[in-house]
Amino acid sequence: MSDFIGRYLNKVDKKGRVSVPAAWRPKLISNDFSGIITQPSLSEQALDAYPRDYLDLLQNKLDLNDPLLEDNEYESTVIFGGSILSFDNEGRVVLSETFRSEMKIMSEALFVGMGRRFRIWNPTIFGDYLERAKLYMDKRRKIKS
Amino acid sequence: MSDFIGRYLNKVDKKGRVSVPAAWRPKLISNDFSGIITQPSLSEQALDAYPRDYLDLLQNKLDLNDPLLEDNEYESTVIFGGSILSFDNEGRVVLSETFRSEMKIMSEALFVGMGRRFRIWNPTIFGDYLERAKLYMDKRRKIKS
DNA sequence: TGACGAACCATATATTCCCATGATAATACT
DNA sequence: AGTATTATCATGGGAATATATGGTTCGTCA
Repeated sequence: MSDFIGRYLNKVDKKGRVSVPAAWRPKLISNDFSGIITQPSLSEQALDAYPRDYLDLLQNKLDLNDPLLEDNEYESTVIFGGSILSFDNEGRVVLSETFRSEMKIMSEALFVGMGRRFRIWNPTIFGDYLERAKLYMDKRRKIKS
Repeated sequence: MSDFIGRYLNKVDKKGRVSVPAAWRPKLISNDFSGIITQPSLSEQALDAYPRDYLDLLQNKLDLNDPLLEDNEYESTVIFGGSILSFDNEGRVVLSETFRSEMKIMSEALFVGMGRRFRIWNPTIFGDYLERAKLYMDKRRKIKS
């Protein structure tokens, strides 16, 4: 059901390699592809990441919005700036120089589960985001009650 | 209905391991996962904990919304970006160093039932909380009458 | 041939598994 | 009822395993 849960802080080596949390790997491995799809988040300074399957979900949503969006190619979604990162034998992916500088991910990368997908953050930037998220949740909780 | 009732004071060993009360374990065991989901409480210096099933409930709710919606991001992050602790063969979980220092949970952990979920406290901090709660209830009772 | 990425290998560390103990509670038996 | 036996739990420690991480080699292609 919810595949990506939890938070994992891993190191990025000088080649840009970083281990994807072992607990998540099985959900990212299939016959035709083992790895992740990433693209810069639309709203935050972080990398959105998900399994290939998730693209189907997105595609369906997009189709509902605009039935004329005919080209049901995975690539059409990925084209928005995403990349396909495949695992090496140890379950790592390499984050491109572009991604790393854009997301300020230097020596450490924080993997944060979001249920059906996850994000990769600079740990400090995530800290700020979490503060905001908590405030939001707390405010909403109080309004509801 | 009310799965988690009562209070249990257990020891935390030097590896950070602590027994989850045996009476609660059956409610935390399912086919695909045995353990608990935890996250720092939004309001108290304690760990909120609940069964994995609870997440599925939330996921269903989230799925009704647009995955690209910003509200969803905050929620997903707070809910799924906590941590996932699985039982060892003896029914223990390990509390990370981060959690323990943040919640001041050193040698002892107090499990407090809250119905559908429970909390893990430093016993002393819980004592204070209980005092405050009692005062609050008492004051409210007097105002009403 | 040199730059680059991919595959391969090595290893410290963290995590999980497994077994042992003592304590307490539940049960059985005479 | 009183005592012996068994079962359940919390707890501790060590061994075995998995994982994260860093480095080296190999191949490919410009």
